[in-house]
Amino acid sequence: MPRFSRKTRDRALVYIRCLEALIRDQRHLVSSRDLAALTGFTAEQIRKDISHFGRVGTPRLGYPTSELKTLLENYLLQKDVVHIALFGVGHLGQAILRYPGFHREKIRLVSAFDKDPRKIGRVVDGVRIYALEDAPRRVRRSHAEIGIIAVPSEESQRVADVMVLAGLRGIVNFSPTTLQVPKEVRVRDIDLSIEFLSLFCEIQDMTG
Amino acid sequence: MPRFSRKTRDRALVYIRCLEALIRDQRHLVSSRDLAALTGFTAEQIRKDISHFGRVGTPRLGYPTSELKTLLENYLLQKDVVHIALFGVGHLGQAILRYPGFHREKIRLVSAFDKDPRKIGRVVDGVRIYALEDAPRRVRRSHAEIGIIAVPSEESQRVADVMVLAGLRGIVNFSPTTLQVPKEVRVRDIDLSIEFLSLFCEIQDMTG
DNA sequence: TGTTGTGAATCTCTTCACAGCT
DNA sequence: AGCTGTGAAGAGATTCACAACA
Repeated sequence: MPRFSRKTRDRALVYIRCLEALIRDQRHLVSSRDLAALTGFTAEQIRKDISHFGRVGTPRLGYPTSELKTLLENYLLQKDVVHIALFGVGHLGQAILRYPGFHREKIRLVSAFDKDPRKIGRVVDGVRIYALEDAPRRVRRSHAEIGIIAVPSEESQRVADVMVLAGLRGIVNFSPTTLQVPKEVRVRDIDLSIEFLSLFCEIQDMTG
Repeated sequence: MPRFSRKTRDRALVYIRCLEALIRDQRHLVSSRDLAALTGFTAEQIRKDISHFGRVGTPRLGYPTSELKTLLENYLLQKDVVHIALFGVGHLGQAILRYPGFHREKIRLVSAFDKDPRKIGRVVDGVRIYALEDAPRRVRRSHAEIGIIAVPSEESQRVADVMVLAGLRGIVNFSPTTLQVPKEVRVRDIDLSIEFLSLFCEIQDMTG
């Protein structure tokens, strides 16, 4: 079973998202051009991506939606479900708790942590909030693999240390800081300010 | 003045973020190796990036922090301030309204829109919430360049249409859908589900 | 000595072009 | 006629290696 680059994987997850909508609409076949229109990627890119996973298309007709979805999922989401722990139940954290994303059956937010005693013990959207100190125990018990950092940036490194200690192997970091973690822990940074500024630069460049 | 790739730009924004912290700490010089330790990028990468903007380092010493920051900002954030309009003031929208990101003086959230009559007229963190129908007028008046989509996915395309009509040139899309917009409008997708799943894949790949 | 700046080499990803199939 | 699958070409980004310099 080959490995796929991050870009290929991310695009494949978008294909899965599209395929779910197509299947809901009873569409049994889809061509690479259709998917291009739906996703914004090029048809060649899409064919190349899919060919990495296997030959499932039929010339003249396109790809069978269900089969293609199963194929992609089998490679990418082979195991069961991804278990996620949330750190920081402020405004952003609460928004994440209630986030109605796609593929809910594959993503389960299993526990949340905060240092504010008033929040501890509360249940938001079916998820109980624990004290930060309980994280190592709770994370192990709930088999969480990924943690989300939604705490103020002054505390993000300290929280990241706890996450590493708790055995989490991936971190989605919403704080505007670079975290220092052992290299076997993967970090995905989502810095809204950088998104805004980067997009703004792009727009300026197009004009000037 | 050359154009920079998105990757170079995004890294440069991280350098700026680091430089701000270093300047706060009274550090006047920083080497590419220091920045590598702080950002997680390689030192060579950093030197190459910086060299695209100009020669500002001195061999044996490193880069003067203030000068380097000014240099990068002059290229990337030349103009004044980026004005942002928020669409959808649910949980995620409210979290964004209160988001204390870096570089606040360069990013100004100027107005928010929602369709819920109970929210219209309210002020959250100094930003007034208007009816969606008022968006074209308000966006023009406030000179917003970028819009954020934080509405449920069923409504995201309709809201995107309004944003294009209002003259916004960039969209940060938090809904799990691919938007159909004219090609002169830049879209940045942030799909949390895809982030989680993609990160999970990466972790699985490392093990297996 | 230690660090920048950079051309060359390498690697990775995307696009092209078209054979092959239905 | 129309679409997939793919080798080859092309573009883009990163890493290497080292000259230049304080």
